[in-house]
Amino acid sequence: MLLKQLEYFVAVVDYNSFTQAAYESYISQSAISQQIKALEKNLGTTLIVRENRSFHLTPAGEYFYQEGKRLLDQIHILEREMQRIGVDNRVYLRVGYLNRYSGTELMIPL
Amino acid sequence: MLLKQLEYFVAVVDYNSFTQAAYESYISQSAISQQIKALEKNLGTTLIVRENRSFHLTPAGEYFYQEGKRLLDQIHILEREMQRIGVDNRVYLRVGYLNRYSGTELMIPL
DNA sequence: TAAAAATACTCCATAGGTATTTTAT
DNA sequence: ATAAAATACCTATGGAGTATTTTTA
Repeated sequence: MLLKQLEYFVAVVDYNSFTQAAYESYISQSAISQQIKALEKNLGTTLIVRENRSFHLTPAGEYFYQEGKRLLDQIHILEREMQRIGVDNRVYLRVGYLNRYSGTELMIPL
Repeated sequence: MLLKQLEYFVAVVDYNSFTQAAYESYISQSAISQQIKALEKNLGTTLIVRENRSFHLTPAGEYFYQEGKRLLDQIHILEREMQRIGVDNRVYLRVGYLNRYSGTELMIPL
């Protein structure tokens, strides 16, 4: 499965239209159609039931949409985080301590 | 970012070797080298510090490895789940009920 | 001198484009 | 007549291979 195919699929569902999804994804309607078909073939499942002039999702499609969107979000967050690290060149470390902590390791030397 | 690049990167770290990772990924050492480089370029960060004849990860590389591996696992699980749905043609629904439930909706009619 | 990664180059698979067809408003 | 998706066909980008170079143990 290609990440782009997942993005296209989510776009198709979000815009409820192949044509609109293509426009928003900066590719042609033909390309979207081809990649959704390729995705279904790779997954071994039909995701979208094409009807008359619109369509609806299969149960597998609904499931894939929800999980896929969640994963995509996480991936995009990771990518942005990496970009930031690339500029900052540092990884933030969250530091916490216990309220009742009574050690001396965290004391500021006088 | 390509999913394959993430897979290659994880393999390189897991095997601590470009050559071994290539072997395990059924591609050439050259391809692994190229794709890791492309990945670093796309992310805008160096992931691996090449030394003498081995290498180690940058902080960004460590972070990307951990998060990336987690995401890869989730993606593979989703892919397998979709395969299964493709064969079964059904999505399982987990049903639970409260111990103290006292309604009648779940009763079996006599 | 052996072993690992990088590089040069080449090739081809496939993502994506244009044009057209199909189908239902 | 229009609008949306599918299809046919073609192009070209880039993923991957072979061969070679570089570098250090």
